[in-house]
Amino acid sequence: MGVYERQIKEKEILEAAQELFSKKGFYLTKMDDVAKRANMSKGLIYFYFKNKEDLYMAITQKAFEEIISLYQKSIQKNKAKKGIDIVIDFLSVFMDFNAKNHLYRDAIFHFLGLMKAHNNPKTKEGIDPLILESPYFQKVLELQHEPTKLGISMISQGIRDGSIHKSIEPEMAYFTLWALVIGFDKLSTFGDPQNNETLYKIKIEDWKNSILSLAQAILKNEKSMQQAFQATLF
Amino acid sequence: MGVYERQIKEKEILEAAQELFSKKGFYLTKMDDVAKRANMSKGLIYFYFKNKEDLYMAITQKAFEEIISLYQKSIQKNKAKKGIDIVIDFLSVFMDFNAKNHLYRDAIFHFLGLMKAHNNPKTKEGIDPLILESPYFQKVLELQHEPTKLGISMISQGIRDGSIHKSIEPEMAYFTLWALVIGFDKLSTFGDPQNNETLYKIKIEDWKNSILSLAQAILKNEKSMQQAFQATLF
Amino acid sequence: MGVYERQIKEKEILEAAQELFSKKGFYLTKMDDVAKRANMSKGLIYFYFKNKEDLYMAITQKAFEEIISLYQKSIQKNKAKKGIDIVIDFLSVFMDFNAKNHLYRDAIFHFLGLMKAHNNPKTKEGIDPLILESPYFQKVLELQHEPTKLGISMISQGIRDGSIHKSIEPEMAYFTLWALVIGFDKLSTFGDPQNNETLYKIKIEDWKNSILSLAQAILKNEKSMQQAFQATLF
Amino acid sequence: MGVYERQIKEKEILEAAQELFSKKGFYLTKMDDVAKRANMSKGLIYFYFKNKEDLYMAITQKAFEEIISLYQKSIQKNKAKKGIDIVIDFLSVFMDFNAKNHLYRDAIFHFLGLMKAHNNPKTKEGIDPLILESPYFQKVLELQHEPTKLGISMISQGIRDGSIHKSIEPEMAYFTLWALVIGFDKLSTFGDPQNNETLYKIKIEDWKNSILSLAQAILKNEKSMQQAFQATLF
DNA sequence: AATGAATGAGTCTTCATTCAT
DNA sequence: TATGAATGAAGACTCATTCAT
Repeated sequence: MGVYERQIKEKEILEAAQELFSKKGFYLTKMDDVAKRANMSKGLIYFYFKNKEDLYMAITQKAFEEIISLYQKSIQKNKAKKGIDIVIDFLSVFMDFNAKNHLYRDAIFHFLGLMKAHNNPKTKEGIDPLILESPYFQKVLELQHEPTKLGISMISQGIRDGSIHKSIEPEMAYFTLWALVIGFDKLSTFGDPQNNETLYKIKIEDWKNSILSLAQAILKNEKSMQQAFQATLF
Repeated sequence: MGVYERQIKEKEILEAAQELFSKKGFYLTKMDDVAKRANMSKGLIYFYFKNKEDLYMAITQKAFEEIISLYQKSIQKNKAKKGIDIVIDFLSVFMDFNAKNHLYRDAIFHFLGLMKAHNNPKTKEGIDPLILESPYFQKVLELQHEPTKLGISMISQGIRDGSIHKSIEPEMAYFTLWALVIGFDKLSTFGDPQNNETLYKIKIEDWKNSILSLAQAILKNEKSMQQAFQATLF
Repeated sequence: MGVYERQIKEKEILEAAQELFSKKGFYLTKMDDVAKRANMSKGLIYFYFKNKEDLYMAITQKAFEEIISLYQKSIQKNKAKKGIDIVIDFLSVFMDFNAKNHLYRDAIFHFLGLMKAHNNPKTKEGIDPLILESPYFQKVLELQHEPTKLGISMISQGIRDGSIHKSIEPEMAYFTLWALVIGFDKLSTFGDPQNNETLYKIKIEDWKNSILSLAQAILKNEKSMQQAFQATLF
Repeated sequence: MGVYERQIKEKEILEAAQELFSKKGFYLTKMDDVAKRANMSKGLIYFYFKNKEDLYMAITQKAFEEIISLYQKSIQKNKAKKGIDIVIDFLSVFMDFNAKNHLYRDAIFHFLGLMKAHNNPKTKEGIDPLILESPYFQKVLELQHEPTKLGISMISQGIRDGSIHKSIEPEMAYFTLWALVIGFDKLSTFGDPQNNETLYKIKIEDWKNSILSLAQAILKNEKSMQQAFQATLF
């Protein structure tokens, strides 16, 4: 069995695990269920992945790779466009990414939380050693900053090409826009699928467009926005 | 033992549970630990709370009561002020609430997720019956919309008193601002406490003020913002 | 439940475990079986003992305590007698101890093997951490040298009171006699219980007495024996 | 593939298994490890050996063959010498055999224990069928008494040639001397390799020589020893 | 009310063994 | 012969919950 076949098997397992983690969460998902869903024996899961945590970290890696890949594709696709358009596309891509695969979103946030604990000597001990020992964890360590870097660099590019106002501070703007989009994702989750994906009276789709327009206004930093950002430039 | 003593005991248990759920999460917190932290026997915990889920739902209720109470205090405190000021104070209060007690924040979001599953016949079955049977769950059902209602009504009040632009759609604005603030909370969590609570180069405190300024600009709906919101008014 | 009841329970568990370990060995004994034999639930075993290794170390402690106690009783009983008589009684006691409870004998040897690995930096890593973490392990660490000390000191006493030849080197003699007795135990195990406990044509009981006579001759160090020991005095 | 190649493969497997069983014991050695150490696939191990127990019984056979071969070589080498010298050489050879390969020693004792269980209808059922089914088990059945026979016959020869005292009972003397040497082996194991292979204050090498001198005195049955053995002659 | 010993279903994980290739 | 992926029974251990006192 070559590398290719191995990757196929791993993919089958990961897909089964993703479905279940996604539906029931890490703790309520049983390795037995993963095996059943993947149509293989429990032992085989352990042949390909060291343990449940390893499996989750493998998914985390895929999550990071996916969003990075989506950003890179966006850059490719929008080569001819201005920085602001790429940033707005990033936001749109990120919204769709979140909406489409909540598990990936959760895995990314879980990892960021892990990093916080990891960087604090007091809490570092508390991290499950199985996570730290996972080879996938190591790989994610290398990937973790890539999405942020790409986002910030696209804002910088927009400033250089004039499409984003020069008074904008790239990092601050990045985090503000991503906060907006993350909050949107969090709240839109509660939209009612039985009722045309509506939250209270708001259609999620409309709301998404509104958010993107707002982001554009912020980046262009028209009068009103200057005020908002002047307070925090440093 | 009277009602008063009962409340004291329940409070002791809830405080112990909150500390532990907050630090380690629901699944990694053991009833044994809760009992130990509360300085009482495990049996007594079960005398006051039906089960672990019931305990969590009691905390969820406290979370909703707390944020509602904070909003009401804000209204009292700002009686003389304009609607926009109350809304901005709400946002600030909510940010502090999130930052101070992540467990409450998580409990509220957990409940909203529960509601979504509850409203969908396909997923309703999947909800842990222990949750549905909790008397606290019933109480939270009644409280759940209160914070949203208060937020939206304050925006409406602001529109009536002219402090918020009349073109603003209260619900849309509410969700957008709350999304912004929720995303801020989510991301600010990853700030480095070892380094003056800084995220990349941004001081969390500065960022918070920036977010509030931005919120104000949005509510005043100056030129640039109109564009953003026109697209979504309906 | 007081300390006393706790000890009763622990004793019940230890007795069940001893029976099984004794019959099937450590690896073939299942915690389920121990629970069943002790007429209690598996969980309760773990309430009293941290894990299987801990249980085994508790037995090891009892083994050391038992042989030490037997030696002490021998000393009490033979207060009026000469050193050589106590030493011979020690040997007899030790033979009976081995014969009666092979598990205790094995536990003691297992522990000595553990100590060897423990004292060698190269092999220390290889020791099961569950063993090292057992509180019983710690206690045995303190007891381990006691039987040897008692044996050697009784030989010294015999030399002082003239019942053991003054040319005898206590440590060398101790180890030689114990070797003899340990080997006897090892081989006598293979005696045929179907055939009057006979090994080939030898009755175990007779052989035991022969061994004790030999030990006496050695300690008295008559002419022939001097030769044997002169080579090794140092 | 001819018989020769087959033997080579089997030898490779046995050597790998011996190393591992020796270091970690039967239960802690995994078939995976054996395969890896032998540089072949797990499947191939099972092609040459029926199962793990079969592998162990093959080693047991080698152990018996080895000690028998050593005794035979000793006989050859000492053809011109007296019976007592051969017996002493046997003891020396056995001590070195034990010291050099603990696994072989353990395998032999394990087999003797097996025989005891095998000869007792009550315990016969308890023996792992995989052991009884091993073809190597059958072969060892035939070899098992050979070392004892050789030892006893050499003592008899010594008595006939006058080098061993005529009052000596060969079987009793054999078991007593072997007991001494087995006990020596067991205890010397605990010598400290970090400290010049010393047990308490005794150098193992010196002790070994002392043991051999003692054996000689016993076999010559000088005055003091007569007493020891008279009691048990029967 | 209060205790904490007792329960046992449930979970992760291991590993000897098999089998398709 | 040779491989190593695949199996699944088995086992150590956990922990929410109960209940006798």
